[in-house]
Amino acid sequence: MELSQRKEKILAAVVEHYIKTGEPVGSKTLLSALDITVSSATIRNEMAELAALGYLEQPHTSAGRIPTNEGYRYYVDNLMGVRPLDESVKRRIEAGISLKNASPEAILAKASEFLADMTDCAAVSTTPSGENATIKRIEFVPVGTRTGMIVLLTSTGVIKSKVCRSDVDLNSSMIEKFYNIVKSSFLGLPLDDIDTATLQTLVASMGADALTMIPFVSAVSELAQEAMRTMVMLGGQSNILRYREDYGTTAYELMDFLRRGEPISQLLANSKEDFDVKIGGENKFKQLENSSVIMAHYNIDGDNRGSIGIIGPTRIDYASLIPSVRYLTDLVGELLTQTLNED
Amino acid sequence: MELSQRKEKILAAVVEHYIKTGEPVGSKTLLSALDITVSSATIRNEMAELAALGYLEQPHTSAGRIPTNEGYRYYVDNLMGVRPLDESVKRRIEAGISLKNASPEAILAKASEFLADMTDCAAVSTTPSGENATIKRIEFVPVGTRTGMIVLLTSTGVIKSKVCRSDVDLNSSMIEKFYNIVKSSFLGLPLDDIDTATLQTLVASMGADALTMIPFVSAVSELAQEAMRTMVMLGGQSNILRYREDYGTTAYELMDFLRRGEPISQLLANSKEDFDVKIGGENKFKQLENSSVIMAHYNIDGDNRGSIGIIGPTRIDYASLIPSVRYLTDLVGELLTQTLNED
DNA sequence: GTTAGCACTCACGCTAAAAGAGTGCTAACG
DNA sequence: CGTTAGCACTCTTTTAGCGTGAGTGCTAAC
Repeated sequence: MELSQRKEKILAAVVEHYIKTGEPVGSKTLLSALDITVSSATIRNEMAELAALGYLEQPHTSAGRIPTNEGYRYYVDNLMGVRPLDESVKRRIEAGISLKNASPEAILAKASEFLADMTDCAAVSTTPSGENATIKRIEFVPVGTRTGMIVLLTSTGVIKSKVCRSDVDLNSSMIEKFYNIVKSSFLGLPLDDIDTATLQTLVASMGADALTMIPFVSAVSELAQEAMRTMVMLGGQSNILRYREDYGTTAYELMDFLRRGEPISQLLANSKEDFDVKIGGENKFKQLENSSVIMAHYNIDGDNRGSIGIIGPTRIDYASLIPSVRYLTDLVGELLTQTLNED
Repeated sequence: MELSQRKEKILAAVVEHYIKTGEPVGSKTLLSALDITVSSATIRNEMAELAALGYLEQPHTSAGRIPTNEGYRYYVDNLMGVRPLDESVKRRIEAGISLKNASPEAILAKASEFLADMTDCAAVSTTPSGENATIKRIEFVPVGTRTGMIVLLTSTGVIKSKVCRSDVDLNSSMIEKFYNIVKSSFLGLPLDDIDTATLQTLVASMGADALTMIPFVSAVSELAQEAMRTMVMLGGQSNILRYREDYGTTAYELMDFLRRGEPISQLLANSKEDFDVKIGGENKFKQLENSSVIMAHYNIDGDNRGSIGIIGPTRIDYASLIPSVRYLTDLVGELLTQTLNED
């Protein structure tokens, strides 16, 4: 649907004014905000048409207009000025997420926290997907007479460790056997190839050693599962209270939604574009029907590996937050790539 | 201050009714809730005296009474029936926190989450203090030509690991040197002995090797710091919205308070008793002035090592939640002790 | 197509009145 | 003297009424 230039100007002004104030905006207010030499009546006519087209709505008959989700969508797609990010903001973001010698998890946790503070929204991020990751290294460290620690390192730089317990006293031949199994069956293996089926054939092939090795082998498998699971890092839940009225009764549902990692990682993984904006009910989660999500995906070594996003009310400041989220996400990608390739 | 038996009955009834409904309770309501054969006028007289003593107050002249913080305090200390926990509740708690083969962190995170769900409050827990912990084991695992992973295990079962980078290519003699340093200077050392002063003397004593060893040694020190830092596990922030009206304007402050770990760990560490209840402003944090905290401390091998607590409105259901928190905390202590001693 | 003008709608704020809940006090009672 | 019935009193809450103002939609003229 194409709009006349004047309609676009008006729509943009309504959206921007409503984002700023949270109040319905009327024709006279627009008149002064707009550098257009028409009367308020004309604006009223235009607004009536915009309402008929579904871009604006009235809370009640004698109030100003507020944007519908479609209105926001049109604004984001066509009207929003994509001004480049201010240098000072860039600097601030760079400073905000710089962490030396940190694990991917720590970097992303920091990014969520920082993004939340910067945007006054709730922020989420997912750790790099383990989809294409392989097992880079497995180490066994004896700890007690029957316990040892298994450490697993993936090609994506994720470290997972676990204490595991043997049914019999440890001895050096067992450990040697374990390393043999590791070398022959685990090293270099994609994480998602380690399912129960593979494990069973592996255990079967071990013959007499199977009994003593099972705890170790299954520990490795658990670690692989853990390393593969994308974690969701959360920040700024308290910011939901900041826009409480905008969320209405869904505020609680929203908070509750945030604490469950699974749906969030679905939400973030759902879009394949470089970045994505979901306005109100555009995403399938009814807990988010009064919220908008701005998300971007970061790349590691050129591969799309995870996402960072913010969740705010539908009247979120798209124009200035979208570039920030994108910039920060790109930066995180670079940071992770760099951390990973520092051999 | 001793109260007559009848006053105590009335106070208890007011507290319990207000906890249940959140509405000020009047003399007639009490009459039916109480199995006392007196008139409402008598109750009014008693309530007036209780108000004069500071245990009750009126939101306004013609409303019923609500408990003051002192009222809650008297109730918790003297009136609250300490009925033993229901078997089914015990069962539920046991099921809720059972995790096999889990790290202390995971157990405590799960405990917070579960406790929050069970009590409809925000729940917090702290990981075992590293105060008396020593370094049990340090392992170096080469990963790349110049990077290696250092793994540290403490006597309290905490595992911390970190990838660290050398300035020169790794070789076996360096690794051997590192293990020598570890053996002579780190193993068995209390975590809190590892400060910058010790490190400097250590580095100084290394002579020519100092330059190449510094990254590793300082990585160990960072890991020790990390292992010593008590972490705060959070659960159920969304439950704050559940009692929003009770928190009043402090709801946001409360949420914001929760996300900072430091003050919470102070709050929890502050009490030396086995368990503790802080009502309203009894704790020093003004963000909690409309909240009550129920906390208990868990022991590992008989030592007080950490805490678990819930934070709710002052009209929290003390009688039924206190035993739950205590039971769960004891259980977590047992679980951690057991996990730790399973050599 | 634009604009001035005007009637109309509806939320909002204010006031007044009525309802309701609950108290405190007084006087009588056992 | 503690207890109780009765009642006046206080203060919140609810309801209704009414003007005000913001903002619209429509019509007729430009």
